[in-house]
Amino acid sequence: MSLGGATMDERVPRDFETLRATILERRQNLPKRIAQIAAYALDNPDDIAFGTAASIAASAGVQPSTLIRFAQQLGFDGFTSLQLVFRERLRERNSSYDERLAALRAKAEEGAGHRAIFDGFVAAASTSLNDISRTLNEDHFEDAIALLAKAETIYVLAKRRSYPVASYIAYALGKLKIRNQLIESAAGLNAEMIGFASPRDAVIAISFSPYAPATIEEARVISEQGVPIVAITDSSFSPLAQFARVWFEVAEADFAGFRSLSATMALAMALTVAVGEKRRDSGKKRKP
Amino acid sequence: MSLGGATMDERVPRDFETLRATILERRQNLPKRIAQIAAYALDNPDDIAFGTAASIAASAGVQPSTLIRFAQQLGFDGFTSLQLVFRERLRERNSSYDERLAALRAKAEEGAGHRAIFDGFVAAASTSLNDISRTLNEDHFEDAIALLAKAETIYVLAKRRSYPVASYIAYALGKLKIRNQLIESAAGLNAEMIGFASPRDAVIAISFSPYAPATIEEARVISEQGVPIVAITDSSFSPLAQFARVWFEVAEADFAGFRSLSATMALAMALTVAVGEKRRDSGKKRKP
DNA sequence: TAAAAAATGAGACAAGCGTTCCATCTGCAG
DNA sequence: CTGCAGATGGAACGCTTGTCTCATTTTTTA
Repeated sequence: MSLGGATMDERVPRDFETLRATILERRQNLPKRIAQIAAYALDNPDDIAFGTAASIAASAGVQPSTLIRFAQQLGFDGFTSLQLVFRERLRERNSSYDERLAALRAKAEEGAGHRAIFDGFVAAASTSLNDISRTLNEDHFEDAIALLAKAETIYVLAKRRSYPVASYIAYALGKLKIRNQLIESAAGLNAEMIGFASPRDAVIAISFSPYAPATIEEARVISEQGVPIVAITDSSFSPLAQFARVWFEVAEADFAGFRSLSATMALAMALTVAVGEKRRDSGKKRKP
Repeated sequence: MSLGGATMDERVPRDFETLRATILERRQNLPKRIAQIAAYALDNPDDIAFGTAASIAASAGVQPSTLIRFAQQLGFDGFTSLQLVFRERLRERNSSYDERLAALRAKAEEGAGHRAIFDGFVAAASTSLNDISRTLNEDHFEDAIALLAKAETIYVLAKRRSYPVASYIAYALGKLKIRNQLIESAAGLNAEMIGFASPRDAVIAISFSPYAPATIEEARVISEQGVPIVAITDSSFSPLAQFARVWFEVAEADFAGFRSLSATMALAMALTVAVGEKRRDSGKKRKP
């Protein structure tokens, strides 16, 4: 007699995901009552973690002994061992979002290989999103939308690190059929392009420390022409802020010297789409 | 005598945070052994949730009966009731992040003003980051890094929606002093640029459904020249995948028709920085 | 359809549980 | 030092637990 299947313990699922996969895989071949528990277990993992064999069996509509057979079928030596997996899952997932993030960041900072680099960037992006979600000034946001919605042409101004955001804004504005002009650094025709802007237009300018001198200079010129500027930058002391009608302070976390763009991207997209929506609405109102 | 404090049950902490506050508040006035458990409970809440009175008492270095007196002192009628609070905490915190996200998304989708748009983009970005963090294939990641690290020139290929990512990669590679060539759509000289690529180079190609035909075509040509391609795309059925030596499947959530770029950005940055690091390391090894 | 095998239900049982009780210890006031 | 009240340790108790066993039902096979 003694212990049953002492040599098979290698195949016992130790973590919840493996267990879950195993159950799904075998689901077809399981006896009716056992399958009933299998379904219940995947649907109510918390109940399995906390309940007693009797209470779980009652909830699932079976006998306690069936529960044990279910566990044994999966390779565990009893219900208790199976339950441990469900509890471990809660322990791990328990860590709140912030704690998980801290773990990612810690792992990234102790520099364990390439995966750590990836984790670092994910953590930086998540942190930035979390921050902006908390700190976004809604009044500024509404002001910026109103300002951009009535512009004839929206000029998008950004260099270097911020340029990807600008290019996505330009892409999205184009998709929404909103006239826009991306001011690129390449061709050297920026001065002329800027010259076309009038007070009936508007500018989205993006720059983070260290501020690209060209962006600042162009923002200065264009604001002197009376064109309202919406600025996305990283501090209220930013040189961009002084030229801007509305500005957003976005604190992007960085990793390995590269700043995340996730918060800026989210803000930029929200601005763009909100402007598109506002235009559609006021278009309707004008011609009802 | 009968039951103690049958009329006081209104003051029993029902949620973990209240309980925690109560404990911290009374900490000074508690007897030694009870304070010992109080400290243990706040330090190891998971153990309280899952353990038995005996096991917890042993871990905390007290008698089981003390544990019960601790519970009663807080107004519970026994250890079991106290334990329920610790279990409830696990249940709630477990899903809090996903629920918060779902709430954000729900609010965004029922369209409550401009703030909802912003929340929607933040939620989409968070979801994408979460997904990629779980599903990234580490072997592919290492392969891609190895492949890119030994390339003479890294060509970066992306159009339209994916172009912002490409431009950030190019920016970062430049910062890291890694020779690279961004294949832009503007000038119409792409065919010639691509012609320069040799099997000693490598390509990072990014495209999501609907795949920009130009990107696919250029990827095809360049792969026929024997240049290895690392692809970032959204499905293993993507036309990009068939030309690629290594490919990543990135599931970006979208909002209002615009896909988040946060996961792709994080992956792109991680790749870039990891390649930079790998080059530094092997450079050291070559000339020690 | 009959026989064999598998699945199921229900009760029995020992182990371990939370709880209670009481003797002992500790710290303090008189 | 004595007396006392609260705090503590440890054993005992009743109950619930997970598990096992076995009779019964259902399904499969011949």
